[in-house]
Amino acid sequence: MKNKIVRIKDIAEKAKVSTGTVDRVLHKRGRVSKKVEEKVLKIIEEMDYEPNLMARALGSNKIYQIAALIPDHEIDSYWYAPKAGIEKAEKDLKQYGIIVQQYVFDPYDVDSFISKASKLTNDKPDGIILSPIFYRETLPFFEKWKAAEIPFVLFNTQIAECEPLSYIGQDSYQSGFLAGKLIHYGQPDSCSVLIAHIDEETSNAAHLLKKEQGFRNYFSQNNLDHQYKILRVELNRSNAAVFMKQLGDVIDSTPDLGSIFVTTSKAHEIAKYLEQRYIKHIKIIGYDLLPPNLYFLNKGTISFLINQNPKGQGYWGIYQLTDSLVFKKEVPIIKYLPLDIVTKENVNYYVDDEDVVYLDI
Amino acid sequence: MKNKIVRIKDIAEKAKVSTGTVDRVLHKRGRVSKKVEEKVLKIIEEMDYEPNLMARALGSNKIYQIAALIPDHEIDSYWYAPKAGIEKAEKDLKQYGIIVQQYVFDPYDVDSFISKASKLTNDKPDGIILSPIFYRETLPFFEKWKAAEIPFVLFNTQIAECEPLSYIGQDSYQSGFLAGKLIHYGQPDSCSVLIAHIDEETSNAAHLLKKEQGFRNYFSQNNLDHQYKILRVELNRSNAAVFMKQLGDVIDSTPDLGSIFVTTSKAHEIAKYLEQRYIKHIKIIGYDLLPPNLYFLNKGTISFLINQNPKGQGYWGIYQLTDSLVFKKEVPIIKYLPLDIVTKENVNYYVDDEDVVYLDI
DNA sequence: CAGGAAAATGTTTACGAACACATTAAATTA
DNA sequence: TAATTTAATGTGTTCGTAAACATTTTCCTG
Repeated sequence: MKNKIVRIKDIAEKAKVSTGTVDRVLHKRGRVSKKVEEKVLKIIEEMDYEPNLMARALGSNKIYQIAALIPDHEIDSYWYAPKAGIEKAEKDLKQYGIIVQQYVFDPYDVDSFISKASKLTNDKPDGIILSPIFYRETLPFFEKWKAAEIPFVLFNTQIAECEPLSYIGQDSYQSGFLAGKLIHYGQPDSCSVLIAHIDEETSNAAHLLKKEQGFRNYFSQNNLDHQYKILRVELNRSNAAVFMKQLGDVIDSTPDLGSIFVTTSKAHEIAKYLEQRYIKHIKIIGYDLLPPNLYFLNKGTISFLINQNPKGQGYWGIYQLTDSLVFKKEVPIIKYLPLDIVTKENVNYYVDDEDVVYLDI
Repeated sequence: MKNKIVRIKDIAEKAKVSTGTVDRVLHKRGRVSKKVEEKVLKIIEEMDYEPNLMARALGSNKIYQIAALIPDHEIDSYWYAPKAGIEKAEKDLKQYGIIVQQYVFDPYDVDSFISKASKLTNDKPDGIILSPIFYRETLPFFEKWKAAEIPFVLFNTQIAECEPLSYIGQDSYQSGFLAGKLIHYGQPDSCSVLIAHIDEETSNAAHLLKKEQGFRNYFSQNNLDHQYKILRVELNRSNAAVFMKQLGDVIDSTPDLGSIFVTTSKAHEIAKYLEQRYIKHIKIIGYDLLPPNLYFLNKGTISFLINQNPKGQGYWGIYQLTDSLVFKKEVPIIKYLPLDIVTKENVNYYVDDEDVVYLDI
């Protein structure tokens, strides 16, 4: 009945040792005889001891330096949200002794990445969060961090074989699959569908290919291949004229084009183009709640946006590191955030008001 | 540069008073001269003091009894999820001295509600969470609780004028509006659409009417009234034969029926019926991720479910009470949870595995 | 088997805030 | 103005844990 909270002191008394010994057992600091250790562990088990996290954090009055290696949001605004999430988490977790140092690199410049990663490594943080958008160049750093026993979490881009503390992000394949469903649902009659990769080299961005694969598989798994013709195009805005021409060519040569699935956060570019040409019957599905995307979502030019919750990714990354560093909790190796379907009618609940709180259950 | 954490002690030193005085100022306990109080407040402001919540909770080693007045989930399984959320929150927040006492009543029996609410009131908890499904009968209790200065939060059902600490739930109107969009998007051609209220008296359930209103307004605001004919029906499963007959009558007399919008969590009943009759062309949109709904969602019989996140509602309720009681934080008076659009392809991220995460923005 | 290192275990203080209690200063009364 | 009340302020202990520090026990070596 009496659900009394068990303290280290209680365990110590029951085991007839001092609290110091219990502490050593709990933290595997050694210097405890096997017999005593076993006895204490048994009693810990029996009494169902749960450490008081507040007292723990308060007592071990430590400051944890977390390094965030993130792309410059002034170069690609997509990265604003993760940064905001990281900063929100830092604010929330400051009281637990968490300090985040940001290392910002140019997402289009490998050398910038290497330089910042080296600097970070030199500074020997207690934990690292990063989006490893340069696969090859990141690998040697993983080794260094592992040697130095610095835990790191990945977000946005997954590299399974590097054994991170945790990966936080989305299931790209499944998000493509979901996009397939949304297009199919809104387009019951047969038509052509275009997959558009914008502004990224698919050869170097595995997640885009996964999205494409998921998308295609939706149609094949549902035996819709005869009904929908799936086209694909890679576009790059670096040359505006070429961009317009390529896009125009596809659209003009595909009179039955019903929908466009944009695999990157650049759906607004397609929307802008279609509006300029007064094309209204083509539906667009894209990713990410960036302001220009929201603009066209609210006008109805974009039907749906799949939310990758980039702010949540940043927030969660720091949060997981904190759980691990401060509270010594086990954290899930992989943490998929939901694939939120966002449309004009529910977008309010997903866009960022300052008062965001993240809860984990 | 040095982002040092400011403690009460630091303030005391700077103000040349003792920590006790600062404490009195912080908690408005009186017994401080005006001059000193002003000085201290000014310094608190200047130094941007933020209390250490852990030390606070640890120091004021208090136990907070929270009472949860909730419908019996064995009578209506919808209430299982909020209960689970409440219990999850209790587990998470136990370390902050939170204990939840559940008062379970029969959702179809007003007397049961009154009896449990009275018992609860007698027990003088430190905070209350409830879903006020009986409007009239709850009002006098609100008065009592207010007189006793016991904060209470509402979830699921909103009663604005009772001045709760917080309301947690969904925007019913907007969810109906969203349902309209989903049906419109999946049904580009003109057809009839049925609104089905199942198992609840709409006269007594304002939120169902709000859903209906939102749904209807979607079509009228988008000038679709000429394109879609909107029907409505109230069904009750208490008599299975009548239920079947009424539903059958509507369907048979509406050959162009394209979609059904179920305003309650009973979409699975419609799905079951349509399957029995081998009707495949009618799309269903409903609410809530109950197992029977999920079954038909995965089969494709139900197209979309709008997730009210009932578990999150319970969790958040306790969480907000904790924020208020333990941490003396301000909590938002209204907290709308997102209108999650759930379909077969993303349902995994919303159903409850033990490790579900609630993210709030 | 003395002497000392190493291992095992015990004790104390600190963390930051809350609160009970103690003390001092100011105001009131006799 | 001394005595007493009351307001104002200061001090010390507590919460549960971590970690530095202190002590005791065990083991090994010469």
